Amino acid sequence: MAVADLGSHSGFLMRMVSNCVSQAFARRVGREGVTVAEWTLMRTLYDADGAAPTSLARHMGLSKAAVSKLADRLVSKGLVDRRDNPGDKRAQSLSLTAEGREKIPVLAAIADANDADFFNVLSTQDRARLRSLLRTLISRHGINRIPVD
Amino acid sequence: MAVADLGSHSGFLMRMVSNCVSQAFARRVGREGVTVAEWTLMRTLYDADGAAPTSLARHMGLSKAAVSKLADRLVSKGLVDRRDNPGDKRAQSLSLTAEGREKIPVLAAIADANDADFFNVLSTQDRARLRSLLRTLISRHGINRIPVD
DNA sequence: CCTATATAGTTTCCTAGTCAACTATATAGG
DNA sequence: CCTATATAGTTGACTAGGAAACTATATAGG
Repeated sequence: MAVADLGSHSGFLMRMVSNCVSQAFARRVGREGVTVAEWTLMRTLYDADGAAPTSLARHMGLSKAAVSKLADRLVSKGLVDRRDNPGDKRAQSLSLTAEGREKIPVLAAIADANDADFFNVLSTQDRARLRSLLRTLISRHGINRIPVD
Repeated sequence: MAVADLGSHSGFLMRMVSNCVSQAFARRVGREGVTVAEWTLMRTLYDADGAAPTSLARHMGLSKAAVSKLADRLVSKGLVDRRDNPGDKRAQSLSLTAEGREKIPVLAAIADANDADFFNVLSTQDRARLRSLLRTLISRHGINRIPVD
């Protein structure tokens, strides 16, 4: 039975590249006292202020347990505000604090720079192709359903 | 200041896709009692029998601590054999046991199927393009230096 | 109404990584 | 030689996430 090379699997290559980009990003953003998951949650809240943890979990591809702990950390850092939902006593509403909101452009600039550093070894056309292929995979597999809230 | 959308960063898209493929693969391979990292180490040993943990760590992009623990697990599962290197009392040599070696084709078939399931929503040409782009990124960034041993 | 069941979040336990400190061995230079 | 330093691997403290059990609240059906 032929055993295919590890490198012949796109999934494997993807994981190598993804880990590498994310590690580089983690280092940079870590200097701002934030992790990659924290940035992702913050950036999501920036566009979806007041979203519920469950919706964020779906959107980010995390378990609700993970979001619960993530929110704890962000609240204790003073970047996110957690309020009870008056209409439903089970539910919460997360939003950025003023401090959190101020950090967004700074972190976004770091994200831009990190992406540029890593992907600018490709031509403009190839970068566009790559993004397009990734978006196709994402939509075909129903990853990242929109947080409807 | 304009704040770019999360989805405009290739690194972010990459992470979403990569997590999704890896999670699917983890589920499948988990039924065989093996994790993704364990499979990767086993598959690497399949081509590099007797490699040293440090070299595997470099190759797999893990810390030597991680490989040490990973090897512990594989040894206790009876899939990997850990021997002292007679020439250098600090060094070890890892290799697949007969049982580990037998599992390789089974796991490889699972890896093939997983990759196919996920990436076959792309045309043959697009899949080739994607692999090629990923390989370019990998080589340009010097990820995954060969385990020379 | 009141009970069934569903839903929102939290908590606990587990796995799997990192980093830094440590042990043991090898090697290079005075 | 013998000490300096480098290298191989392990260990411990810590972080982050998942799954399942749990608490509290909401809602649907009899």
